[in-house]
Amino acid sequence: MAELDVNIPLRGRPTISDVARHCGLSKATVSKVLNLPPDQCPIAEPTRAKVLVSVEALGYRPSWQGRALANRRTHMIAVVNADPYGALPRGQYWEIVDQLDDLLSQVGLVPTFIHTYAGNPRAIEMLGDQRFDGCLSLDAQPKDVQDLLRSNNTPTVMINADVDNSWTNLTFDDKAGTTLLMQHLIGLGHKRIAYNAGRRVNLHSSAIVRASTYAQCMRDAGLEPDRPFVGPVSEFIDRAIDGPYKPTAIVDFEHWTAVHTLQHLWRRGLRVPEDMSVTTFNDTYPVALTVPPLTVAALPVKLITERAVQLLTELIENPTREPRTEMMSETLIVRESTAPPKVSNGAGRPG
Amino acid sequence: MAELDVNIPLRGRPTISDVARHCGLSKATVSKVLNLPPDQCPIAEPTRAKVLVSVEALGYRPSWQGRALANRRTHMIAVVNADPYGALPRGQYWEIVDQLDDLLSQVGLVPTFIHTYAGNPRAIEMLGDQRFDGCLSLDAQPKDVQDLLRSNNTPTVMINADVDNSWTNLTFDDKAGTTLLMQHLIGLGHKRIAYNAGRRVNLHSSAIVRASTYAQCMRDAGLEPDRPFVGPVSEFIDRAIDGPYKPTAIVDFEHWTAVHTLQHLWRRGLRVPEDMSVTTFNDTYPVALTVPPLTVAALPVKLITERAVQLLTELIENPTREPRTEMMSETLIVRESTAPPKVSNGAGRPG
DNA sequence: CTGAAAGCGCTTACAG
DNA sequence: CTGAAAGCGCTTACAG
Repeated sequence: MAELDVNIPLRGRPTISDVARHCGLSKATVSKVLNLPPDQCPIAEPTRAKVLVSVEALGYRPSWQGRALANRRTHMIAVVNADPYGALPRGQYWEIVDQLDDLLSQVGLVPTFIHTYAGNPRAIEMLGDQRFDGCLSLDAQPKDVQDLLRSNNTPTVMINADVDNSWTNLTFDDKAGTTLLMQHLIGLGHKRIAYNAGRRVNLHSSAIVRASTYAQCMRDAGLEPDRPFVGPVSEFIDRAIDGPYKPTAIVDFEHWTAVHTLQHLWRRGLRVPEDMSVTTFNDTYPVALTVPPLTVAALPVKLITERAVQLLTELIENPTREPRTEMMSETLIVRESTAPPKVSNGAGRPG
Repeated sequence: MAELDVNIPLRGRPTISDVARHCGLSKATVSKVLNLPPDQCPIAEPTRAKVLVSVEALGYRPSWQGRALANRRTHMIAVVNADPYGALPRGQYWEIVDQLDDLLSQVGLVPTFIHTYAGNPRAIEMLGDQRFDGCLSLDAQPKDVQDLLRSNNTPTVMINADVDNSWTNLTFDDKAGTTLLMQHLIGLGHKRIAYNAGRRVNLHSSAIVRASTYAQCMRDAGLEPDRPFVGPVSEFIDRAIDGPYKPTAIVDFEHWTAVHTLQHLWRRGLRVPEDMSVTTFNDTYPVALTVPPLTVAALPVKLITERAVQLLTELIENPTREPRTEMMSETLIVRESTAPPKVSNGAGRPG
């Protein structure tokens, strides 16, 4: 007999009908006992007890599929990430994901993590098939994903997703964050500060704002910014040490890059912070545990995730709610990777 | 009119009935066109075309909930983690998760990550409600979780989960891995090697095997093992430097601990590897990027995840398949955190 | 080649 | 206080 034969219950498990039959009551009664809080449950106590006995006896557990169909709620939330590098090397993604998991489960929601980068058509498919009660985007999303969420009326909260304000959106104040870092460095006495934009061209507003704010802060302080750099960290460090600009401090776009920076400076024999100050964004593992620990502009992960879950649940309750954009501020955490430049000329030594 | 009123389709979206009505055909026909591969689809080409036009015109996308109920397949896989610290500080969990996501989606499966540590009753609930076609456990699981999976007949593959062989299980050869590390260190000439068991008592077989293999390797080489240590890394380092044993090399139980070790050695003014060699398990971020990069015993993540997905899909196709336990071997990756001990006495300097 | 009907496992007005 | 019936959106023998 075929495995999926129509009359065999799922993996041999009892259904609500089996329970009803077992206790000689109706499915409706069983359903009420199981779903209504005791104080609002119209079922008489002895009847209630009978149901519970049968449930126990059969080891019955309601099928989520049946429930989801009848209720039109799956209690699942898509947490969407578009980064082609996977989740690892990103800004405080890890912490955000962990927090989200916690907070969502407190309100009875389950996150499923979906990667929407190119080459994953199933992601698009899933976002469109009623599987999720809502969506939390941790990234800028491609246009097709945005269109899909929109045409589906999926309650969605975008987190730093670089979208127009027709979406409910949580953004980060990268301008203020970068300024904090720059003021710290300039206050320490640095005159030549280099900015490392990372491995690849990044058109996300965070990338653009951080780079331009860096240059702006330099000019505002009467200093000359370095030429822009995108590429491998080893090249960046070689240029910093051997090139004409001779920075005494570095601002890295992301923690992953900063960790590489520390390693390459070590390879080239420079000490941090004595020979070079290093800073970056996002206070994530292992940024506080490097040698030396890194000074960073940090995201308020707790606030962000709490707010995101709150906005999302509001949107699920009331899908027609006005979209809004809220901005969260970054904070400066000073650690041991920054210090005043050396009193000598302070430049990296050649080769 | 209430949001969940029975005749309002989900979020206003068209159903298969709407499509059928729109093209003047039956639901059965629409369903066939949508689900059967063209070559096995009995529907006449012009009819087919009509259906497709209507689907397009209405923007119809099948409801997964309806499908799941009718098919008894959700195509979702629970990826279960029991670690109370969350996913971050664990052995190559991150890489495993990323790989799993990739591989599962290639076979049309979607992972949902579930934390089963105490205080998360919803996890248990979800594992029991037919939501998942199968389960992948990344950890030792509490007995109630095991019982639930068993009583539910959930096809499950355990990964290093410390279970009896009534389960399909992938284990790691920690004994061989630890031996690799110890032989490397002893071959370098180290006579006093300390083992750091981590922050807390850990009864997982991996922890036990690594600790006992460490001691065994020492004795086999005619060397005296250090006393066992469990606790904060700073204490471990203080003891290593100030205590009587005076190790010249350290084996850390996990990368998180090793990263702390590097930082505390730096704080105490010791150089790695000149004053102290450091090694650990799991080749995960940032272990190759620390200063200096760490020598590790690594897990074959790619093999593990491929095998796990393979075994799981087999189990889903054929739930009565014999359980089996397979062991994967660890490999040694030598980096710059290990070197011969100093020719002098080699002990850490006091205070 | 196409469709009517029953079924998947649940919930929810509604009637009694 | 309890239950019969219809419905959620789909699929699948089966009949024609």
